[in-house]
Order: sequence, then C-alpha cells, then structure tokens
Amino acid sequence: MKQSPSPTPDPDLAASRLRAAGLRSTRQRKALAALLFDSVGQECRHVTAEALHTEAVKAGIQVSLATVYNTLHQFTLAGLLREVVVDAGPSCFDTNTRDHHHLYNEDTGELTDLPARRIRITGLPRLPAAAEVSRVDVFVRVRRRTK
Amino acid sequence: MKQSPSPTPDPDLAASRLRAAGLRSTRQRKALAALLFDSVGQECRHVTAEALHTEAVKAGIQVSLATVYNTLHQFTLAGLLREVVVDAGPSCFDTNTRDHHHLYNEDTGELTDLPARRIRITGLPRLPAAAEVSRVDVFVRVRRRTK
DNA sequence: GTGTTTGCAAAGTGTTTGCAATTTA
DNA sequence: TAAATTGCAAACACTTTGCAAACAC
Repeated sequence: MKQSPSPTPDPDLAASRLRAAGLRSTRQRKALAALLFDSVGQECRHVTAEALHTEAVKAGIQVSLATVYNTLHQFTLAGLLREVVVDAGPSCFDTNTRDHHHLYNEDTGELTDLPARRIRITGLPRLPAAAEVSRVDVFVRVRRRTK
Repeated sequence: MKQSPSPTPDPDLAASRLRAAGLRSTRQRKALAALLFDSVGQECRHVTAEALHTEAVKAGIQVSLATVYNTLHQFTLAGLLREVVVDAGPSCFDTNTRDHHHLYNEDTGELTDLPARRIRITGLPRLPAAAEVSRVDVFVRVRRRTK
C-alpha cells in the first residue's frame, strides 16, 4: 500500500487550485474549475459564460448562469483566467494566462492562441514615464479567401 | 463673382461624401457626417453611438439614437468608418479607416491611433491557402504605473 | 456560528428591429 | 410616386445585482 508522499495529500486537483488562488472550494467552483482546467487533450480553452454553463449542465452539474458569470470573473481576478474581447457579443475567457496572442476566424468566431514567442512587434511608441504597458494584444483576423 | 469650377457644384461637403459612398443624403446623415468628418483640428475620432447622439443633440440636430446606431453601421459598411472593440462596453467607431493600430488607456478608456507605418509585426503563422488575413489589430494597453 | 457563496429573478446596459409616418430622388 | 429612411417603442442579447437560503470553514 502506497503511503501519501506529502503530509497534506491532495486528492482533489481542482480544490487545491482554488485554495492556492485564495478562493473557497465550493461544489460549483470545483466543478467549473475541473471543466476549465482538467479537460484532457486541451492545452487551452476559450469559453463564454453561456457555453460553460451549458457544458456544466450537460455534465450533470447544478449551477446557475449567474454563478458561472461570477465564477469566471473571480477566476480572472485570481489570475486563473484571462478575458478576451474580440468583437461585440459574449466575451471569452481563456485558460491560457501566459503571454500570447490570438488568431480570430471572422467566419466562425473561432479563437486560437498564438504563442508570444514567435511574434515580434517593433516600433511601439515611447510612453510617458507615469504610464506602463499592461499588455500588448495582437489579433490576427482571418476569413475565407474571397474568390 | 466666382463661377463654380465644376458643372455640378458641391456646396455641401458632407452630402457629396455620402453620395460618393452610395448613401442617400438625408438631413440626419449629413449632420452626423459633418460631425464625424468635418470637425476642425481632429485628424481622427473615436466615438460611441451614445456620445455622437449626445453631441448631435447638443448641436441642435434632431436625430434619434436608433438612427445614430443605424447610420454608424451604414457608414462602416460603406467604408467611411471602422468599428473598434477593445473591451466590453459600447463599441467605438473610428474615422480613421487606414491601416493602423490602437493605444488603449485602461484607466480612462481613451483610444489613440498608432500609425501602421511604425509598427512591424513578424512571426505571424502561415495560414491555409483557403484563408486570408483580413486585418491584424494591435492593441497596446497602457495604465498608470503602479507604485 | 460566522462570513461566504449561491440561485433566482429583477434590473441594467448596449444594441437591434418592426412598423407607421416621413422624406428623398 | 416609389423606394429609402426615420423615430419610436418594444424586443433583444449579454451581464450584473439584491437578497434570502444554503454552504464552507
């Protein structure tokens, strides 16, 4: 029989992530965190509140849409998610919080991450000393080739 | 007395712009076009529908908010304006339709144009043959330096 | 037990739309 | 006069909020 290697074994991945972010570990948060961060074969996800709510309900998780909205914002504030606004319409939450950019398919609304490593931007303006760059967002908007 | 130099004199700048764009020249459109494109000392403007409506009403132009929304979209479709979405909230319309990027002040919501000339982006991904880049948007998000 | 979180429904914001009246060409 | 445009109000999509009940610690 294997002994737990640590004095505080952590059977619940989602719960520990929440605690680490300073959030109480509630049933709804654990379930949403599991959907967002523990889905297999998905390096990063882009979800709307509506979509995550639908997904949760389908998975048999009882949670209200309002709580999904609140939870997404709490996760964002805690640094677990990043909000992405491309066009008008529902805003997306991105599980990739590292420095990166986005490819946006105007036909389908599909959003894909572009690693920041590859992309170099030069010629940005000098800023006043009192200001700092919070982030540089690049959106590569693509569409089906016309004709 | 000066003779009109052209067989079709154009006393109304806004009206001719509308006609050139294939739009009927109505009182409301002329007035909004004048506010958007003929304001002195303004190379380019970023307005929300709400703001433009307020401005119009202040200038004594009778126009409804719905018409301002419709007109802004018609102008955008006609290539006279460009819609800019930075964050959630009301979307902005930009009188600068040339290739350019944006500086966004997160504290004030202020939006400033960055000429595309200066900014160079490298490392963008290769796209499938069926796809084409519709636009590359760069948003430099700045804020007051923290501490 | 105490403070936090949840869910609901209601309110809020920003935007679009149906349609009759008006205006433009 | 025919077709396009306007204005209003109502509908709409997305999101936030007030508050009582339920829950976490």
